[in-house]
Amino acid sequence: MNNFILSRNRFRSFRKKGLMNDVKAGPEEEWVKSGEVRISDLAAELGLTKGTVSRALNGYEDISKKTRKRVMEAATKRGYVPTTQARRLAMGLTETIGLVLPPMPSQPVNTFVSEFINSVSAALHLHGYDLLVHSANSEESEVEPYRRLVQSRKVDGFIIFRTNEKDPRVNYLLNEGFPFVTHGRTARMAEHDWFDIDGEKAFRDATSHLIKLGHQRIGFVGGGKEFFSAQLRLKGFRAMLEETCLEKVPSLEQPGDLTGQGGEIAAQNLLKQTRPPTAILCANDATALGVMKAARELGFNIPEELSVIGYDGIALGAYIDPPLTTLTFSIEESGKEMVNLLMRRLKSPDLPVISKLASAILKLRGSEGPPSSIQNKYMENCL
Amino acid sequence: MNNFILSRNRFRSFRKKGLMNDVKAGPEEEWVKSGEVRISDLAAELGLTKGTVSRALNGYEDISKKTRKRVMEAATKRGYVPTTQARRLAMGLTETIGLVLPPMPSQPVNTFVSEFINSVSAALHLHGYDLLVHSANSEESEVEPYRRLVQSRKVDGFIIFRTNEKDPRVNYLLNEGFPFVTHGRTARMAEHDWFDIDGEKAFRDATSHLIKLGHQRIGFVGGGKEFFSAQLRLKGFRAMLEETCLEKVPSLEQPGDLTGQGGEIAAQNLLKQTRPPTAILCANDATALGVMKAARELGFNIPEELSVIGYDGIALGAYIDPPLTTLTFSIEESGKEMVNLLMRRLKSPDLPVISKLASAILKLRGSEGPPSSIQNKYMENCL
DNA sequence: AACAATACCGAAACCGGTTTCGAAATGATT
DNA sequence: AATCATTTCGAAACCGGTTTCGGTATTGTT
Repeated sequence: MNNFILSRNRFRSFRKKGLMNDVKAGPEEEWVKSGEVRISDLAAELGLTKGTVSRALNGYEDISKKTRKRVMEAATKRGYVPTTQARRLAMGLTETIGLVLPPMPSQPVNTFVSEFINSVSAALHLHGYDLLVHSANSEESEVEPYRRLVQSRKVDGFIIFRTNEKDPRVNYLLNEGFPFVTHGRTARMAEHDWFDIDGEKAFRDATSHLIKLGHQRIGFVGGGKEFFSAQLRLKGFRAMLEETCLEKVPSLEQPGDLTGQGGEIAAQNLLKQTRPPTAILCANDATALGVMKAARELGFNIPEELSVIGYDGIALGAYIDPPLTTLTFSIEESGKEMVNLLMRRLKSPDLPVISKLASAILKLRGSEGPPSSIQNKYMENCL
Repeated sequence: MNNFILSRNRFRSFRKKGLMNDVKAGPEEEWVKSGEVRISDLAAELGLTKGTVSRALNGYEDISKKTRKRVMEAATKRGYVPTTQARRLAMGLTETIGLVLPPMPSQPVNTFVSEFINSVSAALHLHGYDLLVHSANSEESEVEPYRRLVQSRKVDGFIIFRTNEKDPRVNYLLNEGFPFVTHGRTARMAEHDWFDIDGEKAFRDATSHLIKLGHQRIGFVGGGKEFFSAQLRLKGFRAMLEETCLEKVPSLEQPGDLTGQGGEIAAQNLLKQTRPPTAILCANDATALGVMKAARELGFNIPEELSVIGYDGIALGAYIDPPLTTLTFSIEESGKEMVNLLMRRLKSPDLPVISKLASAILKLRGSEGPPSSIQNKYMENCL
């Protein structure tokens, strides 16, 4: 009989996966250590049912104090920890938030991403959530990673950063009704929760600072038009110029791409002009570093002949010569706030959209100062 | 009758979770969009069973070509994507790799982490794995995050970086028999897979380069004794000194902590000596930046009066003045290789331990040069 | 003491898949 | 046409939890 079974087994057409899913054979091992204990083990040991044990551990009120105590003690003694996958399947949620890294520039200069991931992850942990980090493949559509994560139900929500004004990711998720929070505003910011730094105000402040130092010709190196935040910074710059009745010179506004290289090119365009600016505001620190490099190469002394101000507050800025004056903000706060917004949304999907605007502060480090020749007196009010 | 049921329902002692798990109420919503289709829906639609549909989709050979085609077409048409949680629970694996971020230094200057996460994540994706990023809470033990992830069975393996010589994380996981790969060697490197950059050779190269430029008194600013990699870099430095019969001056070897601040302090100790070094090798770029800052403040011109070389190849090093000469390596390669090692291990847990050593290359950017006064001619061989 | 209300727990369904086993249908062979 | 091997699929168990529902034992009331 045994023989029969074996023979049947032997001759049945092979049931295993064929070569379609090639190398997937082998890992049948179980990494379940000897000590691993399931809820059913615990139940058997206590003479209870799975359900009762589960309810006891999860604080249901229809469990007597006595049995709850028994269960709890047995659980800690045997080191029982529920298997996450099973719990999540049963409860119908993933307790995981997705974060898709935008395609990296070839030369990343910013530590924002790692700090941000760190703070987001820490904040999520407080809520019992995990962080799934996914990298974007630059060859496919920007929304593809999001689509995949949504469809395979790997995450309950997203954290999006570095938004564009018209952001396909935002469009997709809004259309899908999938929860998310952005770091940065978008054209549809009225429809989703967002957190942002008030870059407009930041650049008003920085511009004002330069004007008060006596600068009259101030250059600006922006980011790509696709970055909403960079646009807002430009807006702040312009607004302050207007407020103080300084002439708005189009040639002093140069486009950039938020990289050092972009900064170099922009700086050359600015400094080779017949009347070069005496100060340059940069949309971010990477740009500012490029600007400083180009300025050095063109023989401009910083800050005597040229003031430079960046944005981001990268730590490295403190170590260069001169130390880079910059607008900084708390990345940790950003992460925390965004997680708060997202958790709120997950708990109550129908609450009205909210947002939070934090401010950047000007950290004076030495790359700015009064212009060498003050051409005109600073005018407090337009006359 | 209905009435009876209702009444019973009304008066039964409240079954719901009490206040023990406080704010967990509310999110009962289902984010299951209308279009969401389960395998059972597909099966019903096709007049097949779940099992058959599953086997058809997963390439089992006991499905006729015709039905497989039917199933596949229906699946793509209806946009069926298996629910990850369910699949993983059934298959007994998480298809997820954990990466725990070490507590961040207060002033991170390095983009390594984000680049590394990016490349690891991309490489994992090719294998169908996800990356779970967890942050370390500095108040608890270093291994606690790992313990939690192991016990709750959230990951199948770990990627560890920034290893210490005696690494508690490695000890824990080895003891637990849990798969992992390290970026960097440890005291127990014979027992686990690892990938590393040959820092010893890198620093031999860098030292040799300086010696060939004519330097005789070379300073070294290391990392903490706990970082194995920093120790190996020191080893390479010493080895090259010995090979070329240069005197090993203990006071020229300064400890550091891999931060800019540490570099500043170390540089002061070096440069205030009666016979300061004409070149300083730094265990990483952050340290080098600190060294350069201190050197400037003490009036040393770089590279004329002092050569400085770092390690890490951070992109920003190219934008400072002078651009920082540094040892660089491919972070993308690191990530890829580590994932390869880990995947191999997961597939066949009993394979012998393997490792991979990649080399760093010296990227000359301008912060080093011949010493201003060559005290002795460079000796090619010991005499 | 009889009866209703409550406390407490077991039984079973369910989450959404995967995989094993058995059996019917088909095809090949003699 | 009978026999046997093979193809193909259904049925059911399973992964490890959570949650609903029903019933019994206990307590409280009058």
